[in-house]
Parts: sequence; structure tokens; C-alpha cells
Amino acid sequence: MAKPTLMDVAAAAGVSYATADRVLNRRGGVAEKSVLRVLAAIEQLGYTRDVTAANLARGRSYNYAFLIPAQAGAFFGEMRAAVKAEAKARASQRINITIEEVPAFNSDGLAEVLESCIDRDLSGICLVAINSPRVRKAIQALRSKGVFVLTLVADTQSDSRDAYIGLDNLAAGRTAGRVLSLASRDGGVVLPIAGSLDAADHALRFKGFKQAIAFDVTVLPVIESYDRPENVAEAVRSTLEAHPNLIGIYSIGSGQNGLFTALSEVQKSATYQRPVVVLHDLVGSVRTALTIGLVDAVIDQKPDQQIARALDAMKALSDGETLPADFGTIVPSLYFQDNMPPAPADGPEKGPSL
Amino acid sequence: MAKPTLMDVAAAAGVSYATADRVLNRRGGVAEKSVLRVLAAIEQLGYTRDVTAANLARGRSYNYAFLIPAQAGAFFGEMRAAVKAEAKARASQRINITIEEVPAFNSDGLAEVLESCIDRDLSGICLVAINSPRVRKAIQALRSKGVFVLTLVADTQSDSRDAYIGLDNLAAGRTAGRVLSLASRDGGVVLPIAGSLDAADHALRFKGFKQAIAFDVTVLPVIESYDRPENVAEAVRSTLEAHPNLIGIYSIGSGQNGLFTALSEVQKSATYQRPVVVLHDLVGSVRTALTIGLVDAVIDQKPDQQIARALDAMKALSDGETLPADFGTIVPSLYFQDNMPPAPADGPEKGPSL
DNA sequence: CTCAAAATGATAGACGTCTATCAAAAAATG
DNA sequence: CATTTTTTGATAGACGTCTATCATTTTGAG
Repeated sequence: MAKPTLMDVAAAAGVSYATADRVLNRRGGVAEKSVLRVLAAIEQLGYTRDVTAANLARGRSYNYAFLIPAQAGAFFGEMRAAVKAEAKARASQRINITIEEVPAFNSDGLAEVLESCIDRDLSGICLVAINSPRVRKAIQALRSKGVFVLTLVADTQSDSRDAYIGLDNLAAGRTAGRVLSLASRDGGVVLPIAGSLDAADHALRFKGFKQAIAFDVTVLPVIESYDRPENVAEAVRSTLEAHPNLIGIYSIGSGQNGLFTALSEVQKSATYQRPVVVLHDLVGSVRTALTIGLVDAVIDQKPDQQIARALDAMKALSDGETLPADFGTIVPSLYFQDNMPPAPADGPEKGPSL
Repeated sequence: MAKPTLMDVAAAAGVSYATADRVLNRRGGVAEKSVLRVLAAIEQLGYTRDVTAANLARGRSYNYAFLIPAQAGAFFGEMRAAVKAEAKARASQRINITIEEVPAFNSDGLAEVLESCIDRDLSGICLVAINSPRVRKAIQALRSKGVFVLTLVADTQSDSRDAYIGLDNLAAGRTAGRVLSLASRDGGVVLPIAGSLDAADHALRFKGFKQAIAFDVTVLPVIESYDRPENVAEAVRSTLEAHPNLIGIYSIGSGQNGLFTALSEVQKSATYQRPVVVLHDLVGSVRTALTIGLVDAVIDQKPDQQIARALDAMKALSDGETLPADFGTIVPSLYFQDNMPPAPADGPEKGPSL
């Protein structure tokens, strides 16, 4: 009735504990027939190794590092908070997590931190990839030492990391397109605004957007803001003048400040009907804008789920499992003001458990 | 550098292991000043108890039971599959999960199973509640034995269970209302179809729906299908005749078969423009309907996340933690054909880990 | 049959914690 | 100060597994 131990298995197989152990841990030097008997006993008793006891005995603990860009942006701030929360939650399970700040948009800075990780006895490392030869080399060095390397949010070549956890950007763009199509049943004009279409993720979102947009809706040329708020504000203003029938706006990237100011202007003047606005990432300011009705829909990539999944992935890899094909694919979530998840409570500081 | 053990804490506090242990486990009989010194050492070293080692020593394992209605419906089928998946995933962590089938819509049947659980040495139990005196009594009996009782999907009185994990039905209804409002910018007529408004969850969804629907949209009287497909098909047909400008349909409940047949009729006849259809629960047939464009949007309650969260909740309770207020609230997910999550792969049967 | 090689058994110590017991020391009581 | 009470220390055995060592048995080859 109680969960069988390896001792029970050995007894059932009619061998000693030592032999059963040799089979379980593939130490070799066991006769074929004994192997079979042990495996049969495992099967028959439904034995599963108590991983916690095993880890205890091995003195094994999982050391993972997250390299998070030190960007002012709220998005990575939320990521960092999520990592901290998970770190605390898993501390009692022999999982140690450290956060390293890396300079934003700086491949050499990233590479440097990666290189410094090489002799830190890590079992896994998680980074927001920037493509550069030096970074790739640092990653290779780590992997050849047996460190699992996962990319988060932004990917590298798929053969140079163990897994990528990130948003399905095509699906995200398609979702945006679908919302705006719904909102404009009898045609109309929509305006896409991107940071830069040179960025792979933005380009992919835009591609999906065009795929899903209804045939009778006119998509204006993309505005590329290069993350400057003024550009966005100006573009929205001039577009509204040129196209009073503007039905929707899809903000592909993250330069939301200019957008918000332009929108609140529109909201004040009764001249136009405010277009339906879809944008990305439910960070603080966006959350507010959604709550007060300044924007309509937000496509979120669930940073907290991403880091939870990244940890699950690293743990699974450390335990020698293989990941399902689409393990890292984050399906975009669509939020209105009606189904917003509660804001991440940062640190209620629950006391030490008894 | 390495994770401190209780031995380290004792040394740092200048007391024996025994005393440190007495403090940690609140065994009493320790002088005030010693308590303080130990606590200070814990704080200073950042000690966290190795729960896995503790559980090992205590011979403790977590036994949880899920009572899932034996309904033919696909929804509970997915729930069951999700429980099985989680059971397998957590088997190596001293978490044992059993699934009990209970007859659907049968409070006495449910109560019977509950009563049979009383002497099974469970630490937690998870059920889809049906309100009846006998059920409440059985739950009370379990709780007074120290078993944590969680309700899933359907709740009882909030003071007679330890937590409720379930969809925020008001938010779900509001979300549906928002989608249909988006789709009908210049007014129109929408049709709500419920199983029965006597069901608390359906009523709540409808309430939210009305809250979020735009002022210029006309909401027809609710059709109550009582889960009979013919009723739904008939209602849709007659409504379309009476209101050729029908903009949207919100199917609040789960009688989808009648809906699908009626919709495919509409799709064939070019007489009407098919209304925008919003419904609940991304089960197999709904998934298909969404993929082929028979319906437009699905509000999902993520059964797999629900059971994962239920398990986390039970584990947390077992470990003496308290749950955050909104822990059990499942925010509705909104899916189009563009951001559908991958279908749950039932059982790729990964071999025993090494 | 002999001898080496291969396979097996037995067992000890560790991992970090729990529980329990017994003895010793310190503090409080009269 | 003597005595009780409270507090502390020391330590052993357990939990299920890992790793290692050494002795013993079985097998296979010549």
C-alpha cells in the first residue's frame, strides 16, 4: 500500500539492494537476466524513485542564474520581480536562483556576464539573448561544461541553446488583427505602430497582424517609432486628421508613452470617435490605461508564467528529461479591462514556515 | 557559501542542535533569550529549512483525492486528464493523487464518496461542490479531521471549505459582453443563451455580460436551453428570422451541439451574415468549431491550470501556509482561432527518469 | 577442473531533518 | 544552601537514496 522503496523492488526481484541500485542508476556490471527482473519488479510495483531523497543523498542542488537586462522599462522589472518570487518559493526545494543584472542592449556586457558564469557551478542559465559572436561563444563554452542555456523573450539560433521560452509573436499579431477586424465589421482604416521592423519580434507580430486582418480593412503603412514617444504622438495626431474614419490602432512595440498622451488628447476632443487600441504587455501604465478605458485590449506575454516555465524547463533538463516540442511557446493572452489578472503583489513577505 | 543547515544555525547561535531544533519546530521549553538568538541566526544566515529532507524524515507524504463527476461531458474529461498528468509529474515528490469518480448531478452520490474518504488518511480533497445538507456534513466531518477541502469549478458556502478554485464568472460574462460590444460598434441585437439562470454560475456570467455590453446594443431575453440541443437550434433559427440584424450570440452554458448545427445551417445559407459567436470552454468540439471559423471567440477556464493551482493550494495549506486572498480566482482566458493553446496531449508516456 | 573474470551481496557512511531519550547544567524556589 | 524546575546538550535511529568498498558467489574460458 505504501509507496514502494528500492528495497521493496530488490526483494520483489529476488536480488540485493546493491543490484537493484546498479540497475536503477545504470552502473553496469549486472547480468542481463537480473536487469530484466529488476525492471519487471519496478514495473509491477509501480516504483518511482523518491527524487527528493535522491537529491538529498547526492548533495545535489540546482543552481540557476537569470540574466535580466537592467532596463528601466517596466517589463523587465516585472520579470525580475517574478524571478524573485519564484526564487523564494523554491528555496526550500534545493533550488537556488540568482539574478544578474546585465546592461541593456549591450552584447558585450551580456557576454561578459556570461563569461563570468563559467566557473560558478551552475546547472542552468537563462538569458534574454542578443546575437553576437562573443555571446554565442560564451554560450557554447557554458554548454560544453554541461550548463543548460535557455533564452527568454528573445532568441538566438535554435541550435545554440537548449530551449527558448517566449511569446508566439505570430499568434500575438494575429490576435491583434482579429480584435481590430472584429471591431470594424464594415471595413475601415487601421494604423500599426512598431518600434522598428528590423526587430524580429516586431516584424513577426506585424506579419501575423496582416494575416488575420479582415480583407475589407485598410492597413496603413507602419509607423516606426524607434521608441521615441514624440514620434508616436505625432503619428497618431496626423493620422487621425488624414483619416477621420480611423477604426483601430495596433501598437506593436513598447513605446507607449507617446501613444497615451495622443490618445488622451483624442479622448478630450469630441471630434473623433476614439479608435480601438490594441497594444502589448500588461505592465503598470498599460494596466492603468486599460482600466480607465484609454485603450481597449492588451496582448500579454505573461512574464511570470514565462519564468515559471523556464524554471520547470531547466529542472526537467537537469533531471535528464526531454522537453516536449512546444514547451517554450507562450500563447499570447488577451486582456480587456474585464478580465485583467490581479496586479502582481510584490513581496507580501510571508514569514518562515513552521 | 553553501546553503546553511540547521547545524550551522545552531553553531552561529551558540546553542546545540537540539535547542535550535526546539525553536524551529516550536517544541517549547526554551529560554526566551535562546529563542531570540536562534531566530537571529536564522535571519542572519538566511536559513530555510530543507523541506524535502524534513518530509523524508517525517515519513510524510501528501495524499490528495480529486472527486471528478463521471459526466460524459468533455470538460470533466479534460479535468480528469489534467489530474492524471499532474499526478504523474508529482509522483516523485511524495505527492500521491487519486481520482474518484462521482456520479454527476447527484448530491447523495457525492456525499457517499466523501463519507468513504473519512478514514483514508488524506491530507486534502478536491471536489466539484453540490449543495446539500449531507454533502456539507460530510465536508465538515472531513475538515474536523484536519483534511483540507477545496471546491473546484462549483463552490459551496465559503465558510465550509478551505478554498475555492474556480472561474471568475462575472469577469467571464463581462469579457463576452466586451467582445460583442466591440463587434457591434453601431448598435445591434445580441442573443444570450444559457443552460438555466437558476445555476449560479450562469446567472453570474449573464450579469457580467449585461454590465459590459455597450449601451446601444439590444440584449434579447435569455434563452434557457436546459441543456437540450434542440432547444438551442430552434431558438437560434427563430431569432435569426425575427432579427436579421442579429450581431452576436453569447452561449453562456455548455449545450453547444444544438448551437453548432444551427450555426452551420446559417453558414450555408447566404441569407444572413453570421453573427459573432462567443461561448465557453475550449474542449475538443469547440476547438474544432473555432478552428473552422464556425464560432469566433471562446472563454476558457483553463482546467489544467485549475487543477495545478488546486494542488499548489493544498500543498501550501498542508505546509501551514496561508493562501493569498484571490488565490483561487481563475481569470477567464479569451481565445480566438489565432491564439489557441495547443491541445492537451494526453499521455506521451515518458519513460522512467534515470 | 582451474583460474580469472564477471556478477552479486552485504554493509557503512553520508545527505538534512525529525523524534525521542537521557544526562548535565543552569535557574528559580523555598 | 538544598531542592525542584527549567533549560540545555549530546546523541542515536530513522527516512530513502547514493556511493563506495570488500567479500563472496557464479560464470565462462581454457
